[in-house]
Amino acid sequence: MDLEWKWVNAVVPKMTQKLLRRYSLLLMIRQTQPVGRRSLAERLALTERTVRTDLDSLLDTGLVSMQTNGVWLTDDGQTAILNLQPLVADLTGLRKKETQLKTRLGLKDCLIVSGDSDDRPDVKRTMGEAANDLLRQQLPTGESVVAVMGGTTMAAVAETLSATLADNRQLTFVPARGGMGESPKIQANTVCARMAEATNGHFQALYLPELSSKLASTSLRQEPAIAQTLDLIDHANVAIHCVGDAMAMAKRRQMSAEVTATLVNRHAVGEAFGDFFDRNGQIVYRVPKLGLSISDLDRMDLVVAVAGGHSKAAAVEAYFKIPPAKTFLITDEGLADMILKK
Amino acid sequence: MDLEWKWVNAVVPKMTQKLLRRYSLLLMIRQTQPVGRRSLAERLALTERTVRTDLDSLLDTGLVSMQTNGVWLTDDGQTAILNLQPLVADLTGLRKKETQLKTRLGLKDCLIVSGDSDDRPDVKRTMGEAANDLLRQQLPTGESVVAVMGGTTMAAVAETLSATLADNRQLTFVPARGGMGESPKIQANTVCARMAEATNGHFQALYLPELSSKLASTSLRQEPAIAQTLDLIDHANVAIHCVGDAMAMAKRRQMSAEVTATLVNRHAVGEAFGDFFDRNGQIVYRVPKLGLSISDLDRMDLVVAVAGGHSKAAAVEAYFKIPPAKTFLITDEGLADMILKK
DNA sequence: TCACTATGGGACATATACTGTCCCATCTGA
DNA sequence: TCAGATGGGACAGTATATGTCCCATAGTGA
Repeated sequence: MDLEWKWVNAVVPKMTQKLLRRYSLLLMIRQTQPVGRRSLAERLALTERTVRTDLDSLLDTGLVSMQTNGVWLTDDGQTAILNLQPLVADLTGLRKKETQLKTRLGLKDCLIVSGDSDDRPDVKRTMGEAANDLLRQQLPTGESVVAVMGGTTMAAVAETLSATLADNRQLTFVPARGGMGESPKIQANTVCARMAEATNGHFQALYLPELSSKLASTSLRQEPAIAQTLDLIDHANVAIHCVGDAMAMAKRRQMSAEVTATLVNRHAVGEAFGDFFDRNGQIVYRVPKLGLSISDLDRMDLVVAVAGGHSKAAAVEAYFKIPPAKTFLITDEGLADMILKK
Repeated sequence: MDLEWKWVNAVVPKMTQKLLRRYSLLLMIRQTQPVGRRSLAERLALTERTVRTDLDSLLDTGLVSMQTNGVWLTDDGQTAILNLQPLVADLTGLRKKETQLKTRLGLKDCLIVSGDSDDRPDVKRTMGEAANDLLRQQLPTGESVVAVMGGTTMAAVAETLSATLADNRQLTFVPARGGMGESPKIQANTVCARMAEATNGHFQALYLPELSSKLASTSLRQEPAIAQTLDLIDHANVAIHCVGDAMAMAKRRQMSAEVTATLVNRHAVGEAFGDFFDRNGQIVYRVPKLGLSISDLDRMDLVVAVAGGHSKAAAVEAYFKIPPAKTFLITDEGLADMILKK
C-alpha cells in the first residue's frame, strides 16, 4: 500500500494535498461543529476563501451541511472520515508509524493522531475522536459493560463519545477502580456519567474514600452498594483506560511523600489502574484499592488504551512490556515518535 | 477497498477522472511508443492540448520522456503502470469483475482489460501488455522453459513481450504442440521465435505436418530433431496458451467436414491445446498430434491463459470446468461481462 | 429588549491552471 | 531528398481557485 501512493502522486500530483486539506477540514468540523468559515480558517491557518471553496465542494457531495449557525457534518461526512482514516494515515506516513508501533509494542492495533498533546491540549480531543471511531468499529454489538478509568485523557474521550455508538448496543459504564484521589472533574465516576449520558446508557458509580488499610477494604467490600458495583466490574467485557507518567500521577493524586519516595527508589516510570511499574514492566507499587487490575484485562473482549504526549512515552513503552490482553492503543505523533526514534 | 474510493471521490471529485485519463494515456504510450501528442490525442479521442498538459505533468514527475521522435515511457512510467493497475481496476469497477470471475471460474487470479477484442482488435494488444505485466510479476526467476501455443491472441502477446522480462531470467520458448495447421503468421513456431527474440532467449521449433494416423506419429517421434523438442516440452515449467471457440478453430484450421460434423454432433464449444470440449468441460475430440496436453498443466509452475472477446465466453467458461492447475486468466471486459451477466 | 458576535452569502478583482487552435523549426524514415 | 510526424512556442478563451471586502441576519447574553 505504501508504494502505491507514490505513483498516484506522480500521476496526479497535488491531489494529495487537497485531499489531506479537506480531510483535516472534516476533522476540524467534527471537533467544533457547528462552526463557521472564519473560525475554521483561523484554526487551520487557511484563508477564509479557501475554506469556503472546500466547504462548497463538500456541500455539493453532501459530506457537510450548512445551517445558519454554522457548518455541520452529515452522516456521510462521519462515514467519510472513518473510511478515509487509513488512507490518510498512509499518505501522511502515519500509517507506517502505526504498524511500527504495533509490532514494537505488541498491540492488537494502533491509531496515531498527528500532533503532540503535551504541546497542544486540543490534540487530546482528536485522540478522543479517534477512540470514538475505534469503538464504533470494534465494540461488540449487544450489551456491554465498559470499565473506565479517570484522568484528563479519559475525560477527553468521554467528551467526544457520540450517540451513534449506541446503535445496536446497550452500554453500561462503571469505574474500573475506586478511590484514586483524582479531582472531581476527571474522576472515573464523572467520566462514566458523561459516557453513559452521551450513549443513552447506564452507569454505576463507585464512591470510595482513599484506602489505607487492608482491614478497611475488607469491611467496605461488604457494603451492598459497593459489592454490587464491584460485581459489575467483574463482569465488564470492555476496558478503556489511560497510561500515566509515574511522577505526574503521584503528584496529581497527591500521594504522600513516603510513597513518592518509594516510587522514586524503585524507578517507577508509569502507572495504569493504580499500579506503578518500572521501565521493564515490573510492578513496583500498588495503590491499595478495590476494582480492576491489569491482569483482569486478559478476559476482556476489547481493551483500549489512550495515552498521548511525548512525556508519556517511557510510561507507555514500559506498560506494554507487561504481557496483557492484546490492546488497541490510541496515541499521538509526539509519543509515537519518541518511542520509535530510539 | 471498494467503498474507500467512493469517499475519496466525495472529498476530491474529478481527481478520479484525471487519474484514469492519465493512466490510459500511459497505457497508450506504452502500446505505441514512440508516439506524438497528435496521434495520442486522436487515439484517445482527446484534444491535442489536453494530451499536452497531461504529458507535461507526467514529464515533470518523470514518468515519460520526450524525444524528438516522440514520447517514451521511462522505467518509472513502467513501474507506475504496474502499481496502478489494481487501483485503476478498483476505480473502474473492473476489480470487482476480476474477483467475481476468479471465484466463478476457479482461477488463481484474473486480469481484465477494458473493451471487447471482438469489436476492436487493438484490445488484443492491451491483453498482450497485461500478459507481459503478469509474467514480469509471476514468472519465476532463473531458467524457465515456456511452452507456447499459436493463434492471433498469442501472437499479440508475443508482439508486446518486453526485454525487461529477461532481467534475472533465462527463457527458452518451445511450441506446446505441433501440426495445428495454422497459417504461418500465427503458428506456435513463429510466436516462439518472436518471444525468444524479444527476451533475448532461445527457442526450439517443432516442424510437423498434419497427422492423421497413429502410425505416422509413432515413427515421427523417433526422429532425433523432433524427439529433442518433445523432450524439451516435457520439461517446460511454464505454459501460455489461449482458448478458442470450437467452430472458429475448426474453420481456421481447415478441418475436414467429417471432423467438423463430429464436433457439431458432440456439442463442442471450445478448444485448447488441440482438445475440443463441450460446455461441461468434457473432452469430445482430440486433434491427433504430439506435445502438451491439458493434463500436463498440473505440473507447471505457472499457467497463463489468454482469451478475449464475447464470442469466446462459452469456450472459456467450459474450459475452466476441466479441473486444471490453477491458471491465471487474462481476458477482456467483453468476455467477462458475457460470463458474469448470466 | 437590545447590542454584540458569529454566521452564511454576495460580490469582485486577481491568480492559477487548463483548454482549443494555430504556426513553425526540426527530426525521422523511406 | 522529401513527405509526414515530431516537440515547442504562442495566444486567446475558459474554468476554477484565491484574497478581501461588505451585508443581512440568526442566535446569545446582558
